[in-house]
Amino acid sequence: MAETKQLSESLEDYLEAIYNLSRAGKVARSRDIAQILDVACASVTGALKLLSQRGLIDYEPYGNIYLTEKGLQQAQSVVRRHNIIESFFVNVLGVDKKTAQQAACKAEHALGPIVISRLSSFTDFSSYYIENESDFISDFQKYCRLKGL
Amino acid sequence: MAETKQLSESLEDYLEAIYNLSRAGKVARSRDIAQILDVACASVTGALKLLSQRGLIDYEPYGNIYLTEKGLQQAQSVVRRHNIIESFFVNVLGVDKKTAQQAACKAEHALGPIVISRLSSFTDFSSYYIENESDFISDFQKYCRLKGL
DNA sequence: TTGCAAAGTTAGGCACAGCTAACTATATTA
DNA sequence: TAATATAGTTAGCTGTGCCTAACTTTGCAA
Repeated sequence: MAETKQLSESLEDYLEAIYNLSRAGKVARSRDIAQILDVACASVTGALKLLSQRGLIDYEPYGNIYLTEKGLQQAQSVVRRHNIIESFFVNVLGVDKKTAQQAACKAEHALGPIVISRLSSFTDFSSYYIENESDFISDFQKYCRLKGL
Repeated sequence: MAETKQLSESLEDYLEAIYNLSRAGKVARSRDIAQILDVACASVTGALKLLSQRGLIDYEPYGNIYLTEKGLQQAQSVVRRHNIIESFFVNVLGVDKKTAQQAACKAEHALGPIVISRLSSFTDFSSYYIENESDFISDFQKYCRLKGL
């Protein structure tokens, strides 16, 4: 039941979707997950079985879907990575929210702990630096405009 | 022959490996590609057939492997993305070369043109800014040390 | 020049992740 | 409460990308 193997990108996406639905107050349902991930319902069922086998969700056919403690932790880890990346894209690079969101969905599977931790620090540092030293991000935005980006 | 479909991550990796071997002066050989990508030779053969079908390499069984003009362009596009990402990780975030290299290999498939272009600009801007205004990257490195990163 | 080791290929298999079509369970509402 | 629409599942197929084992080709050395 409690297989502790690295999750595939795909299964991380399912876990993330379930987490986000739960957070939104809703009970996660196959239909909603399918819609979020843009896949067929049948594909969701397959993924739910795998997540259940790994002990990350509680799931019976036709029943409600709940994250287990272990599933919650893994989901939070994915979401944390996602947020760090998205925040960097938006707040430092000045990328629009939607593009940043999409890019973060992909990149969250690609970046390991060292890079994630640095990225997080860099975004934090930026706000700190701007308040206390110099507004290099405004300067960067000006630089982008100058280059027509 | 000249199928113009998006390359999979895997095929982009093979193309990149062939490009890097060619640049290193060597003729790309299956064995070397297998070693770089950490896969079996049989897997390389399969990939070479696909790249050949798409008109990206010139390839006959047991023969030498050469990038076509089209293949060269696609390879350069991948390598360019890779370099932008790696350079940002090393020069801005201060991540060690090896970790940066590995992370860039993954991220190069995940980041689209908008983010890549901003990232490139940000790294350029950083060097410019440091020379002319303020050394915020040194300050960032200090900040990391302070936080024990 | 032949004969063996290394390189490369082929065949066949597996896991993953998606799909459609057909079926079953659940929920709504007339 | 019975009929029906919606949600969810199952079965079976596809494509990708890897593997091993067995084979072929190539190139080098005796």
